[in-house]
Amino acid sequence: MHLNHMWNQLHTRRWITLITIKDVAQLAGVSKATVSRVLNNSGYVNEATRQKVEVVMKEHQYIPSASAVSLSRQETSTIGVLVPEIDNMFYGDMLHGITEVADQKELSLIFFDTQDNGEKEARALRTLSQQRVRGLILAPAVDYSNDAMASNLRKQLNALNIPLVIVDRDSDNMPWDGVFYENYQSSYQAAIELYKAGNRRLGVITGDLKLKIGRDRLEGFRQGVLDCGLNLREEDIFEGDFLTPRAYELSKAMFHSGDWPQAIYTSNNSTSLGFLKATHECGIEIGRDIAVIGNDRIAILDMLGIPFSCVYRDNHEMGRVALRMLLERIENPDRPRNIYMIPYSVQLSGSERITK
Amino acid sequence: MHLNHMWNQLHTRRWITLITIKDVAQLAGVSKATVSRVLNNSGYVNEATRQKVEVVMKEHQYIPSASAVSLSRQETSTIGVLVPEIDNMFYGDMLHGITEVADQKELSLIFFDTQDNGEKEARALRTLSQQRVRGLILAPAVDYSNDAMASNLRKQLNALNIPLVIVDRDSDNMPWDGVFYENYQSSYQAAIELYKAGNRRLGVITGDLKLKIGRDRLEGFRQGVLDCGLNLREEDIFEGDFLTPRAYELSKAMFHSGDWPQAIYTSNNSTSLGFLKATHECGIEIGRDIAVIGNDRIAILDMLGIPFSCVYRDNHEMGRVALRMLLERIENPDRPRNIYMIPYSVQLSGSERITK
DNA sequence: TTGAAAGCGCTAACAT
DNA sequence: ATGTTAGCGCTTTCAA
Repeated sequence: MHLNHMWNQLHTRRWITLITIKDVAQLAGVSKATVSRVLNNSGYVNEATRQKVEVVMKEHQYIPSASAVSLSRQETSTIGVLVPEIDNMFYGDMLHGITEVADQKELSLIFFDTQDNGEKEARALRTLSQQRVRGLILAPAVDYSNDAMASNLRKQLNALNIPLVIVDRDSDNMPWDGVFYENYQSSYQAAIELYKAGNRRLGVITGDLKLKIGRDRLEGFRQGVLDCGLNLREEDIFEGDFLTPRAYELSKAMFHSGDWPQAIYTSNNSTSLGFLKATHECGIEIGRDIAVIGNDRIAILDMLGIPFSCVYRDNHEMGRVALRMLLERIENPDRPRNIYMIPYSVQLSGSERITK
Repeated sequence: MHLNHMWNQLHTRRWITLITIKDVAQLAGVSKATVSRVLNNSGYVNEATRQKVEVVMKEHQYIPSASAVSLSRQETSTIGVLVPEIDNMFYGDMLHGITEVADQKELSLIFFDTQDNGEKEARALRTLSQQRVRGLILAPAVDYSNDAMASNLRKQLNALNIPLVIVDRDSDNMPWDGVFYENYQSSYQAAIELYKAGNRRLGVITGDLKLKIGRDRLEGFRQGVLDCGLNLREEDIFEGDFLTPRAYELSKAMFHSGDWPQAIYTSNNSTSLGFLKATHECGIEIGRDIAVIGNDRIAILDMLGIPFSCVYRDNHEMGRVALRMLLERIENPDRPRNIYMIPYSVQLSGSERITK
């Protein structure tokens, strides 16, 4: 039997024959059940026996097979994580937060980058389902904003019937737990801060308004402006898409037009970058020619000592909360839907003020 | 039997009873073997039978269990990935590259963030071994530079006996495949570029010299300087650690001293940031008071239109190459050790030049 | 072209 | 305190 193993190994060159529970049992002169008991610290086992078994395990470097355990126990200890683009800092931070609690709970993560693509997302979900993950953390792909896609996704998630928490991108009609950011409130606050800094004509470069997150940020800001007793002119609303190139074009056009708001709210980090690039290129000086407050912190600007005011959230925390929430859902599948709103912080560093 | 399943589900509230191959077989009126055949497109199966089975699978949303398949086939289709800190852009980019080819090869990734901590790394490796991953991509934790740690790691990796490729951080006495960056050559080139730009007194903020990667970059630069007929003064070598705070302190001290090189080579992106922050804070103007060329591209500076010259590598490519190399190793375990050096590129944008 | 049966490595009653 | 046994869901000979 063992020889047979060895032969296979040599023959297929694929198999590093690891020692199995059966081998350990034989070597220690006990039954598999006993080995299993010491392995899992379950049931009764004589101290002497335990020692014996443990010695054998150490000596032969016994490493139990996760597949076998899962199959037998009918449950894995892995969590699936899907993000749209891991090379975006935001998701890197979030993933970091997730790994922190995964590590402490001894969970493994199966990771997918959906590349903002609904089909890859669907495939990934299928795979995750085969893996029988215990739960799922999903930052939906962007075409989630498309109705048909959203409905497909909803169907698929329903069919999967796996404990799930959605992060970052909210949407209507999604019955699952979620961790989102205070988009409306933070944007509202951005308006207030700009007002308090003395600005009276406020404008905004929006995100993708097909996304709820984009609409929320616009509406929060708009309401903030209104509540300051000002009004947000239509021509001071620049409709962007959360991406740098468009924000850059919009800003450039704005500066070329020769007429622009005293202060601008940029809807996310990419938008802020596009805006900053344009100011740079057009010789516009922040604090003199225009004020700005962004959504999302851009750590690198802090590092460089470039003042940039913002409303922002703790991305690590978002990841941590998501996984904790998922674990609670797994513990208690019947509790009602749970939504956690990550609070926002405000960081003022001068760019929200104009001195002319 | 099925009823029994249902009962368990309700009772434990844990089990979403998925349909198994046995159920499919019964429903389709064939044997498990036949279902397996259509599932894997293996062996002979009558077209009519295939249809029948496929219909049942669709209708009942049959999803095979990966654990069962792995256990039976004695092999998984997952790859382990370990990085020291995923919220560092570099590793985010690399992971993205890895996911690209994983996706096209239908491989799943189990992901670990070792937090630059040798113990977490060791634990992760153990887990990965339980998961019986097909192979491993490892960007070693930094305390890898410590001899004892390195030796432990080497032992553990040896014991694991899993196909492996090391990325980013090279070290001596590691017999595994690796994907590294042309540290020496790129640093050499940095010196040349600074010379060509007219600078004659060159300096460097080094990385962690306990790391091979740190020493290589220093030595490459030093040789470049020598080959330009200049010499690198000891006082123009500032010993950093690849992290922003120290680079910042060193730069500040340098500027406060009132005497500094015409041009500086910063050994990685974090170092560059610390340096830039200091120039900013000390009122030093790049191009007038000092020139700089960095190792690593800082995408955000490009976006902002801030000129910053650098030698750099394609991080996505690093990830792609790593996984491809791993797959080759898995195919052919006996081929000799394979090392791939990611080439460097040069991007000049003016900061390497001084106009005084 | 299909089915029966053994086995993958482990767990969990149930016996003893 | 320990062993026996029957699975877990799938693959893969071997027969038919």
